[in-house]
Amino acid sequence: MNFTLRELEAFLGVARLGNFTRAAKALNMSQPALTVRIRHLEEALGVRLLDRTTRSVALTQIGREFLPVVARVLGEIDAVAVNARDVAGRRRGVVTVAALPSAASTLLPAIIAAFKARHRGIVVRLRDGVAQRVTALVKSGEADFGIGSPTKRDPELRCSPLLSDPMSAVFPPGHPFEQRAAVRLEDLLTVPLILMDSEYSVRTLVDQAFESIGKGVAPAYEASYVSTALGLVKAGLGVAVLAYSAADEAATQAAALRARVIEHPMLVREISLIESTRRSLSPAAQQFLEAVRQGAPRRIA
Amino acid sequence: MNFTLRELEAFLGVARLGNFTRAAKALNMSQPALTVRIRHLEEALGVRLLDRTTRSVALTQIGREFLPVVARVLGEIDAVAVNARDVAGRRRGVVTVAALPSAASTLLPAIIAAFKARHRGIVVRLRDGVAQRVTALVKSGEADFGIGSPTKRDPELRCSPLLSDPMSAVFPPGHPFEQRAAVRLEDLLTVPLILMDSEYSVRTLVDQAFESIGKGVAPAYEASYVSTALGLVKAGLGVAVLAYSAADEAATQAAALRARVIEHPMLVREISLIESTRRSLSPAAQQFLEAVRQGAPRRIA
DNA sequence: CGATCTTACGGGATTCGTAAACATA
DNA sequence: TATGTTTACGAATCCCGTAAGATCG
Repeated sequence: MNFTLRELEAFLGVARLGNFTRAAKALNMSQPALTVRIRHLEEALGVRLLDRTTRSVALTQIGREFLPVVARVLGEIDAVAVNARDVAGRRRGVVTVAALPSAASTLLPAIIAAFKARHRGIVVRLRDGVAQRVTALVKSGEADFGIGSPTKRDPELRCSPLLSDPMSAVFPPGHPFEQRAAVRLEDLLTVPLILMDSEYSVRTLVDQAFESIGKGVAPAYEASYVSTALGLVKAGLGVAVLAYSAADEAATQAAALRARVIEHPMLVREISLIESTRRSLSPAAQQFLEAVRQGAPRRIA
Repeated sequence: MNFTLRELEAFLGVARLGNFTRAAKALNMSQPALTVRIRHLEEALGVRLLDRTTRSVALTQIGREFLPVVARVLGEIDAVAVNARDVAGRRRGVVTVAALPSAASTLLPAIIAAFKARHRGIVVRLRDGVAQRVTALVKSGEADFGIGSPTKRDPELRCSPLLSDPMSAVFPPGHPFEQRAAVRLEDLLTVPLILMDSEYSVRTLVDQAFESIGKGVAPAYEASYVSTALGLVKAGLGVAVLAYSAADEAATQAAALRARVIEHPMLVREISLIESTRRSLSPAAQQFLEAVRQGAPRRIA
């Protein structure tokens, strides 16, 4: 295959315009250069494609056979190129993002909605999972990037801080905590505690915080689902400690509950953007990642 | 579309072999040159197609989309090139030849049969017609070349002598002409003549020959079909003057008639190969034309 | 340290455009 | 003679291969 796409284009041009001179103009080149180009194609193929006379140019029998094939192939290649430009120009693409359930349910919906409105051709797919699953999805390539817990020194992953998600205390209306702007860790020792079970990474933060002040954790209840914890709070059985974004406004308001941030340096969940160091981001993914960076507040609540 | 087929091939090679070094070997080029080639393709498309690490090369999401398209397009182009080489190598093709009925019925069948045996991939199509129609078919391009009467100075046609087809006298067995090896023009004045009508170009030859010796033509019968003329001869109504190849052996033998060549310089029908000066011959047509040249005797009878 | 990709650079091939020659109606 | 193609040739560009550099496991 010793010929070029430009030569095929030249053949197509001459065949369609029926004339070297006009085709040369259409191809933005001099007419002698076009002659040479066509000749090279004919030599490469070993067949004469055009019959030249001074008055007109006609396709040979073989040229007639090739014309539709060449036209179709060039059309396909052009479609590929246009496609590529769309992808490069972020007019088209698919982005798959893996996110923690809290981010997936509270932070991302608004960002995705705004992004889709601005980028009609880009499809955003969302996969949620706990921290470990997020990193796995990014490493395997199933997700373009992730929103999860920063990992320490995995060479395959590059983490950058996205936001800080503080723990919050959730309680029913009329509870004494409602008078305060914020709750301190020590305050939690005075009330029955409703905590998530140890499957949740946030539970680890709570345990470690209590440990740092020399107190053991004695939850009145352990919940496996946020909705359960909120139900217990609503029944007046205690105060729940949840990531703020997990006990987001919608949930607390729907359950007619109140939430206050717990002010303690260890009771903050750091959430990171997680990218693969092995793969590069598609233009669409770059664009969406930037939208996430812009759309996420530094700190929730 | 500012990239080349070689670049697409390079992408395909790297994608399939998963490695620049191996792909470079497969493509018969140095590895740095391959790097540059791929980079140029990526820049032309505006998208990154491959993710390089020191240990391996992986397709990006876009690269995965493009791979099957590129593979298919290159396959089609390769098929085009192979096709062209087949045509150039005369392994495939279609030849259409226009011929006078006499040539079509006597000379060509054997030539075509031998040619098709040697060139299985080449299809020979035959169109017959009177001299004027043969030239028209060649001029219009419906036939690749023709076998007919030479035309004087039609700039669109180039004629080259193929064979000489003498006039012959056809008579029933036992006729006095049977004793002779040949018949002279003057002998024809002594018998009732059966001639073809003036639609036939051979009739012109007969008329002109008689005119040259100062005699008018007085046919006893005029026929519009050769079979009619032969029927008249068989009935003993006269001597027919026909082109030898028109009154070929098969016809005369089937009708149990005898034929003798008429020896006269004007009573020879020249049959030419007729090519267009406007179009070039396809390789298959060249091959078949050569077969006709080789297969035709200089002179019939 | 070894395998692999990228950058740098000089030399050679390709290809272009201008100008002139050639062909045909 | 007018229109259109081919040939000739100097110049610019492109592209390759070698050698050296950089990166990662």
